[in-house]
Amino acid sequence: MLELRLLQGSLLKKVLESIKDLVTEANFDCSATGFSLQAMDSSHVALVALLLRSEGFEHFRCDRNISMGMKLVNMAMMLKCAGNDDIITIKADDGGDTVTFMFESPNQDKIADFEMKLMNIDSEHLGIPEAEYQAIVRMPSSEFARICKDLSTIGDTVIISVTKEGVKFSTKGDIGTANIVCRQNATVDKPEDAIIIEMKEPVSLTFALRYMNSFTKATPLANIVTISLSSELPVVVEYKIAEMGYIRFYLAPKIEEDEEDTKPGV
Amino acid sequence: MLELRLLQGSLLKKVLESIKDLVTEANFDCSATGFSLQAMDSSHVALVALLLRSEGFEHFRCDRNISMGMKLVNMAMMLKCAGNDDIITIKADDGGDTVTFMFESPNQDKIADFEMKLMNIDSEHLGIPEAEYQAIVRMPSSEFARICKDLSTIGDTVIISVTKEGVKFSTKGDIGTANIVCRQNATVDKPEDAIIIEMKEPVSLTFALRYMNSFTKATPLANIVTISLSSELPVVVEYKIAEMGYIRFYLAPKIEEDEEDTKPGV
DNA sequence: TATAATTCGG
DNA sequence: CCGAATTATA
Repeated sequence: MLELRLLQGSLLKKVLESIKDLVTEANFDCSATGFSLQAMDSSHVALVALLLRSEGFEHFRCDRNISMGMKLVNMAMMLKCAGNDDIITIKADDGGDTVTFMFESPNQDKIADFEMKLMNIDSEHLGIPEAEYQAIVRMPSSEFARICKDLSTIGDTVIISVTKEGVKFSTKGDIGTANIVCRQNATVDKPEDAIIIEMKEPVSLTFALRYMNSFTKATPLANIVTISLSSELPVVVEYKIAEMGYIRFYLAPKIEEDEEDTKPGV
Repeated sequence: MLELRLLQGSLLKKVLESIKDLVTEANFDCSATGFSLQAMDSSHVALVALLLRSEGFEHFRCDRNISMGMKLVNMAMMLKCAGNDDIITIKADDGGDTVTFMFESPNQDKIADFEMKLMNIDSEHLGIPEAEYQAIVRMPSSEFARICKDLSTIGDTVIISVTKEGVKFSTKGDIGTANIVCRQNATVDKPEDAIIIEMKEPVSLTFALRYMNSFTKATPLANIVTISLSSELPVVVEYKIAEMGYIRFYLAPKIEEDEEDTKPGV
């Protein structure tokens, strides 16, 4: 028996909006720790890790560990039927092959339940080791989203270079090149406007903008995004979910190539 | 000679927006009573009845009963050319085969007239008997629209079940099932937020969501919608038009089928 | 053409 | 936070 009651239902709505374009189907794992998900994107290039800790739920009952396979677009469709300040309860029976989402309107006058069939998805659950990063950039999530969107009008990849002065986002495309430099500035009025760089050594890595733009779909979840970079390691783009946990996106850097495009097999 | 002056021209604009997708062409009937229309939708499944009483017009002159056949998309096109707070006057000569819509801007600085050819449409005007209904549900029109839209993401039909506790809207589709229950609540701050159920006996009927969603195009005309249900009778979905009349939509319930789809001719 | 998604204003 | 309007898309 599983019953998770989330007062701020809009959180779950936003979570699904932020991952449904990247991952088509995934197992949601529920244990005493919380409600979590780990999944590769459809082309097995990026990885999403979601954690909503049990403490963040108003009521959290999970009698035994359970893994529920869902088609994320279908789940997102159902969650769209919840109002933005509805209370959402996720329910499942232990033996069952369905999950039920219950939406209560704030005044309790409207109660909806949506039942969805679960599916079997086999997925290897990767242990993601905590790593030391050469550089960690904290910046306003909206600014990061804007930069990725802007750069993708020029090129397909972004080079993120961190020095202790700031972080530079660069791209190059047919019509020209672009560089956007953000200076470290911890001394702003609001802490969420700060750009803070923790750097052990300078680092410069290249990523596909297509994935970065997918990650920024999570922008509504947090004012701040944290970007952790190390040579040879996937970048981690993390959005903290207030009081509950996080969504983290992992993406391997592109290997530096010569000027010419190198096509496999040519 | 016909001359109907409507101070709140936006009413007529909204009326046409709400029926032009359902009905392609129809006769507008004008008599001393008012300006009215009765028409089947293009697939002859649903029926629209509109009444704008003469008292609601600032000036109402209708020398003899007249029936004016119009292509509703064309009429809607012309009305879109009226400003939202223009005064609209509908004019026609007795022998003529045209109708003229005149739009006066509030400050009288702009006066437009649009003339449209009438057409001959033969339509049997059905007498719709006043009926007793097993259940009448009054609820906020926006909430009803939201429910129909949400349910149509899951299924094609809605089962509306009324008990004295409340009204339940249910559907079933490939990805799952959905039930939305609205409790009767007369004790809200604003009367237009109330959900009021007048029930003689419980009733449960099935309708095509496609038509329901068409009907809810009339939502901008009224805060409240009234849904009248009886077994064997078409449901009536009514939007009152302030001070003037109503738009009513009629739709026959689907006959309950077995679990299997029954295809005609198979 | 109709609906969905997005943005803006109340 | 909801509703309106606009834009994008199927």
